[in-house]
Amino acid sequence: MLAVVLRITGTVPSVLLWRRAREPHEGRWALPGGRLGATEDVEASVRRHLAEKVDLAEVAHVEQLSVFSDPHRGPAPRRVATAFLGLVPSDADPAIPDDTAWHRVDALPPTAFDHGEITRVGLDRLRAKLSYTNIGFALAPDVFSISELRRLYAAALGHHVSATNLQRVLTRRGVLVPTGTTAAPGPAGGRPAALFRFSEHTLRVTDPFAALRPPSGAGAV
Amino acid sequence: MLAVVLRITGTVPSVLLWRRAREPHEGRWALPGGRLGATEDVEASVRRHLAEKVDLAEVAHVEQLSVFSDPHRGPAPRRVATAFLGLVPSDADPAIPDDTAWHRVDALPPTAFDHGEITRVGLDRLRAKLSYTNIGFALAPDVFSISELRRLYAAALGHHVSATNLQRVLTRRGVLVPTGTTAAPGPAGGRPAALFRFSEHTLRVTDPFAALRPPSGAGAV
DNA sequence: ACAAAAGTGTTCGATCTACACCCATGC
DNA sequence: GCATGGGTGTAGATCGAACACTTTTGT
Repeated sequence: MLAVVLRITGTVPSVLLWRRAREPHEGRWALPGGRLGATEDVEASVRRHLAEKVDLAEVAHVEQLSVFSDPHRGPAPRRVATAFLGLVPSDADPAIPDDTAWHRVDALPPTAFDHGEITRVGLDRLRAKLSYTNIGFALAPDVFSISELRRLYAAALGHHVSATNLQRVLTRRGVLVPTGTTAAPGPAGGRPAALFRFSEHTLRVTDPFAALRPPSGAGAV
Repeated sequence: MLAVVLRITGTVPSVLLWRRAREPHEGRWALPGGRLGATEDVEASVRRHLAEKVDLAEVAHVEQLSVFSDPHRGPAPRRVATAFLGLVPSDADPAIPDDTAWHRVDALPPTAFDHGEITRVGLDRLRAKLSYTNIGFALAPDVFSISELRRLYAAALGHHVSATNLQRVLTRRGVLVPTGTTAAPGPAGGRPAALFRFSEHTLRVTDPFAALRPPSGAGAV
């Protein structure tokens, strides 16, 4: 049970890591996690372990990534880890223990076991889902301006994102809802930004068919 | 370790199931699988167990689905299953043991544990990937006509698929390669069908960005 | 007035669906 | 010839990227 908890910090995503206090891999940074209990499923387990590092109320989305089971991924005894992706909105700044810190994904410290690779898988999943789901709700504050959302998408994706097109794409899909309110301009002036909200806070696929759509007169089987 | 092995039979996908000979759930149909060995990873394990039911050489693609770990998904002791999707081309008809049979997914018999639900997850994964990857290579014979491929896609997706558009979409993406040969017409006549091949036999995402493409002058991070 | 930030209008290209039409074969 | 199955041409719709231009604020 391991969790890749990501949060956009500045222009880059960061991942939550804690410093191992003992062997193996003493002093290296590791993903939060722990063993599966007898009366819980894997998602309940990862949430239980995560609660030791971060306020669970701040984790806006959790989903399963993949199982890592290479017999040589760590020293004996062999461990099978089910990895999860967790997302924390950029405005939340949960209290975390002393041994725990956020690390930019473009400058990871030496990590324990295969946790660097698992982090990469989590980041790839986030990037993919930004394109065809409403997963942005888990990165953004409850209310936000388009330029702020643009910053979050650009940081997560690692490339430039146009505010113009982002707004249009997400609006057309019914993902964004205007609140009717505006933000105060900064000290340098500028037009006040309209504020938006995500229409849903649970994951939904918004662009299901890249191609091979069913015919207009449909009817699923 | 469980495998949802699918194969297109006629106009519907079928899944490989075997009949349990003892309690619990004696007589019900179950997915092939078994326990994880100490010196193998999960994929090697599922392949090892699968080899008891079907010739592995006939399984054209294997990928991880998800972990099923509800403490009440079966009687005690609690079991955690990592489910896989396996695909067998439609022209292969591997020998299978007496206790094993293909079952149409639209008319599943009573299944053991949560195996019906797991089958549904596997089918959904196949359907999704048909749209944005070249995964069709694992359903089709090595060489095939467009109308044959159309039949396979329509069966897997559960809705009508146009041969015209299928050919154009897959050709544009560089997924299909013409062999230059043609098939003999049937007894009723008709123009001989051109035969095609998949350009690759490993999974590749062919339509990566539904939206939010990186800018033209790109550069990944 | 001017700079800064946000938002809108519009063009262009890519891509996919739909449908009419043309081609090759057997009887 | 004509029915049958296969293949191509093309128009229409949708969608998203790019970019110019307008709107609203602060100094």
